[in-house]
Amino acid sequence: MPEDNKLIYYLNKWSDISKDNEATITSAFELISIKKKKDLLVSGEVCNYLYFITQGCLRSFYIDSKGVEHIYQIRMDNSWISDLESFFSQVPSEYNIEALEDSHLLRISNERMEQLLAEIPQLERYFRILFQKAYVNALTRLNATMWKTAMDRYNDMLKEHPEIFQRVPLIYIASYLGITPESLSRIRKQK
Amino acid sequence: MPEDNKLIYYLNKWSDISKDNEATITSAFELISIKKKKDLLVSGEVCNYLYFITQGCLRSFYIDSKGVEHIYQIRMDNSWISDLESFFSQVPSEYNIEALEDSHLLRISNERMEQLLAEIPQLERYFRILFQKAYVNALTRLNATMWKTAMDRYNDMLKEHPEIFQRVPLIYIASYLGITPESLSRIRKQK
DNA sequence: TTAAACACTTGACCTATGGTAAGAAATAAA
DNA sequence: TTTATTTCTTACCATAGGTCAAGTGTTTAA
Repeated sequence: MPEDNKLIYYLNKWSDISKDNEATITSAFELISIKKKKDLLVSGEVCNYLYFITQGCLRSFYIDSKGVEHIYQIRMDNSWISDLESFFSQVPSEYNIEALEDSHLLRISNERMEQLLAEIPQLERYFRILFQKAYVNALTRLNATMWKTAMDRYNDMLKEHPEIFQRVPLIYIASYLGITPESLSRIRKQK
Repeated sequence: MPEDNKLIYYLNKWSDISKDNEATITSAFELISIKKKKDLLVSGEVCNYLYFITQGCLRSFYIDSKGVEHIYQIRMDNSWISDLESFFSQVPSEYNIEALEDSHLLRISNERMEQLLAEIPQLERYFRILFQKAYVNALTRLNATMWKTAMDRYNDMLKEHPEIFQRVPLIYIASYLGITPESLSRIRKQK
């Protein structure tokens, strides 16, 4: 399936895009490639694009005052990545986004995105549902972080996202789970 | 300001509701009152309504297998409360929502909500932005829970939401912060 | 093909926070 | 006003997970 079609396929899962609008949407996105370890976004810059990953794997993280990286997201094929705050408000980002594999992305600029959302209510609907689900997921993850043990979170992740363990180094998974690599190593040993 | 107008005022902050649509929206919501300590939602039920708090204070929480309550949200005047997953998917909720003060709410049913969203793209836009911001906030809160100390989180909350400390018992604030009431008490003593 | 960088593990020790229990203070109910 | 309930504090001990340091594999790049 060509990259554009994957995007349209996913939009249609939650919304209902007409053929005319499919063409408009498709032409608003630009296909780009990024090599492993290269940055899509660097802290301090405005995040000018919203990205749909057609193939690959990326992480978003921020660097604290001690220079330690903390990972917010690990995203793979057929999902979105950006700094939403920076993208929609056009303010400098505090995050970095980096490719963990050679990746193919479809990107749309803030300006074009705002036009499309105003023009195509069905797209607005898609993103309303997307963010609604993302919010519910974030609250679930928050709760797990607050009240479950690191081992439970590790096991949940292993069950729910086994593919991540095939493609992403454990040091990144540890950070995503909110623990140190040393702790993750001990947890894995215990099993 | 009457309750309906407060709702419209907030919708117009992020979207642009026409006079005709204002009337349609207003008539879709029903004004209800709830007494302190009464439940708006009980775990196991489907969350049939989305609520806009015009006045008052509520909490949403879930009860774990040991019978301990964990608070997700504390919400006051001019904000929304619901279990979004249950409300939009019409599946039984795992949460409870309880009034911490006598409160006034505007509520809308799932059925009416879906109609309105389909009918009024500007409303869809409002909720797209609402959920987008809620998602960004949830990620920020997640990160703080993972990587900041409980004392830092307490101080941040004191600075950002001082009104909550005037209106909500510390035991609930502790749970919201992801710590026990005992820990919160120690933190407050140290200052 | 060798060196450098990265990924992962292990051990010893430390600290923030949890668990339990009990009492004081404040608030609500009778 | 008295009693009951809820909220908050304190003390003591337990523990999950962090920190630091060192060592072993395993990629990556020169």
